[in-house]
Amino acid sequence: MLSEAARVLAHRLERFGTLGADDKQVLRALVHHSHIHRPKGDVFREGDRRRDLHVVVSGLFCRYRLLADGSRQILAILLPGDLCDSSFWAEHPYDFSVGALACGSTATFSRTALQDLYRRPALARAFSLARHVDDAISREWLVNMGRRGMEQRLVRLLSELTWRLEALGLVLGNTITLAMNQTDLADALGVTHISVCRTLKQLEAEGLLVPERGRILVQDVAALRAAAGTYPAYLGAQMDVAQVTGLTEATRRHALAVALVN
Amino acid sequence: MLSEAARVLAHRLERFGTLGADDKQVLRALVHHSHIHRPKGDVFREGDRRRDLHVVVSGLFCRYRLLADGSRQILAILLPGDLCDSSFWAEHPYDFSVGALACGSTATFSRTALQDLYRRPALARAFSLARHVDDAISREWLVNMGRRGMEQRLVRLLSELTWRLEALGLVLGNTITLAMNQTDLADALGVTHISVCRTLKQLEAEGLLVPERGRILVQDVAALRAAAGTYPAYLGAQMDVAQVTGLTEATRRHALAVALVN
DNA sequence: CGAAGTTTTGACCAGTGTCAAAGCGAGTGG
DNA sequence: CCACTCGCTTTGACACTGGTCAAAACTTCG
Repeated sequence: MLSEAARVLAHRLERFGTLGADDKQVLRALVHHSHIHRPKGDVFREGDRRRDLHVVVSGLFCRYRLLADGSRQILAILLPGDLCDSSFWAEHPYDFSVGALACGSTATFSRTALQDLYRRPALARAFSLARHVDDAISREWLVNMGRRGMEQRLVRLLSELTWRLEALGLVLGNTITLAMNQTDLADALGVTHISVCRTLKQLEAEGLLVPERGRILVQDVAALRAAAGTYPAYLGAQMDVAQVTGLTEATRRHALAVALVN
Repeated sequence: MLSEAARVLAHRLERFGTLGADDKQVLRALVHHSHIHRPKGDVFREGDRRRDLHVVVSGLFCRYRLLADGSRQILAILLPGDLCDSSFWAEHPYDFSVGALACGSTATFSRTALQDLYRRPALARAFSLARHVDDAISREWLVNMGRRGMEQRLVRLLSELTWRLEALGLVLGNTITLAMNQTDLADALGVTHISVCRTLKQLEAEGLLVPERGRILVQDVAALRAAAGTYPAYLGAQMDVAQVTGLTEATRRHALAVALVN
């Protein structure tokens, strides 16, 4: 399990530059624990002290903030290999929470040990670039929420996820199942679940997807992406689809089973 | 001028940990050029190749994206000391533009040289923490756009700016002038300038501010902050108001004149 | 004085939010 | 195996925020 975590993280980082065998070895040595999370379970909460670094190993997680009135804003969707928090050096308590959207597992790495890793150029660079992609996605979300109507917002979010999942090797052919319910989508898009429902129906009528209980079926990924318009260049390096290998077949199947079909 | 740039950057970074005299010396050695920008002038544009690293020295800038339909979404407001782009290692073209909202100046630092700086722990840590604050602000914006109504959005944005300006020593007493016009505010908040106008009038009626041509007068900063509700803990380390010194008096007056009154 | 950019107003409209209730599926305990 | 419960989805009526369009009022600057 622990080596699995190191492998997922290493695979993710290798998107951004080759790591030496020693780099990977170091990562492997830093894994502490592994945790299983059920939907709605939290990895950590806003206000918690920053301790170890959490990495998503399998499943679907999100960064989110809860407001005084009880509403929730999802700040980012996290897929296997993503860091729950990319601020290595921050000492302050978290200003957001991370929770599971679907069943999944995370692993912890020693934060202080990882800070030392900054002496290793390849790792420092890889972590920094991973963070860069994170930032770019966040910028895209900001644009989405600020300037696009419901349909485009939804389509673009889903399209983004298909690209990111494909980069992980989790898209088989032209079809995909996303294990998100309408409430989660709503909280990610800054709208109500009612609105998501209406728009989903509309997209279903357009033949772009099929909403099901707790998930979205996309039978024609290419069509969905086309509806989103532009190619998501903001995913930058991540989209080096050539590099898609890297997860073992077992890992892939596990991820598919746990994260998506769930 | 160039040493001015290094000083502003160093001052900003020192918020996040002490820099050695040698660290500062290194920064000073890396400044390339200085540029003056008029309102609406761009520092760089989406699609441009990433070359040197730009730092805001004085004035008010913003990161933004232009959409196909001509609308603009402002992604971040940049104040003196802020990096136009915090992705040191990214090689890809920019996925956003940076432009001036008010007259101001920027300086460029050698990107490759700065990358080498990562060997210096104090600098690496400081840059990383500066980025962390950047990210936290961006999260706050996401929450704002997703979950808050017009009045709160506007109040919180303005309140955030007062805090950030105070950390730079640019708030004299309890009064402040923000050199942003209604269109810029609208593009930052993801609404129309009409809506901003209406809300501004409302806030004026509540005695929180006075809209003027091209700027917002806040006579009672404390009241505005109170209206925003919570203390902006998300600004984290930046809000160490004790450390507010650091800019020379001349620099401060310059910044006040150029950035704010403009 | 004229031109350009910004702010202001008003009328009207559309998209979302709100509220309430019903429908459906999956899982649970009897 | 069935009845029940819980959580998620769907629908409809209605309210309301904020968007759209058009035009006028200012300011500033040349």
